[in-house]
Amino acid sequence: MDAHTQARLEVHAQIIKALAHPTRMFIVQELAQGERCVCELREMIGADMSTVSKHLSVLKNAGIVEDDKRGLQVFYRLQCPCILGFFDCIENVVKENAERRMALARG
Amino acid sequence: MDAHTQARLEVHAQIIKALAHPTRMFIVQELAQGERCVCELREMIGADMSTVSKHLSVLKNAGIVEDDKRGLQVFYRLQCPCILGFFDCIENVVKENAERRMALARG
DNA sequence: TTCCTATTTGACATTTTAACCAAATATTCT
DNA sequence: AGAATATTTGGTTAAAATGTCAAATAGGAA
Repeated sequence: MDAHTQARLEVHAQIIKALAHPTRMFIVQELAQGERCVCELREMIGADMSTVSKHLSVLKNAGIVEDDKRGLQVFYRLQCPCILGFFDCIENVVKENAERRMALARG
Repeated sequence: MDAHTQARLEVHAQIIKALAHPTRMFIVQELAQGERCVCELREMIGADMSTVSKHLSVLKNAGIVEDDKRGLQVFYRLQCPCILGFFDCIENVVKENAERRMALARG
């Protein structure tokens, strides 16, 4: 694998990695409904404000969300809604995994 | 966030996480062309056989690939080709990130 | 200016991942 | 059975991700 391919893969993996956390997936799905400020997300997630803030910064660095400060609050929204397309596929993988396990259990 | 949502998100994150590594993304893209045995992948990736094998087992546990032993070799192939749809979106995120950085640099 | 609120950042402890080597397993060939 | 090959598994170690607390920053109100 040449250096160029390697570099490209690392950039791409960085973006997928940004999504690869339950809390961050929740945030993305929530932002699909519209923008939310950090405190709203904190409330729904039920974690430390600093924890939520860091998750948001991971998503922002990856270019998945963008932020917008208005007054005291910072509002976040999806920058690349195409990400939402991932969830259908994942749902499908989960379903197939379940079916496979059922089939195995049956023998 | 209720326990059910939490559990569902963890399962989903596990699948995305399985994809979130340069080597594993390479494997998925390579398998898009057709099945490959471990030694072929090892050759292309240029890492230890055991390293490649472990990456494959991560993908397999997630339900992204399936394997098929024939003789001495084990062949892997995509189990959920819908995963390939991710790459276009990621490519798009990368492109937009680049444009944004350009715009910032220009001022 | 001083206080209050929303958010980010830094430091630290803990957990999870990743890579390599060596050893174990499984299959074919002689 | 014994040798050779392909793959997986276990042990170990280094690196990265996560969460929490405390402190810093920034905007708005008194």
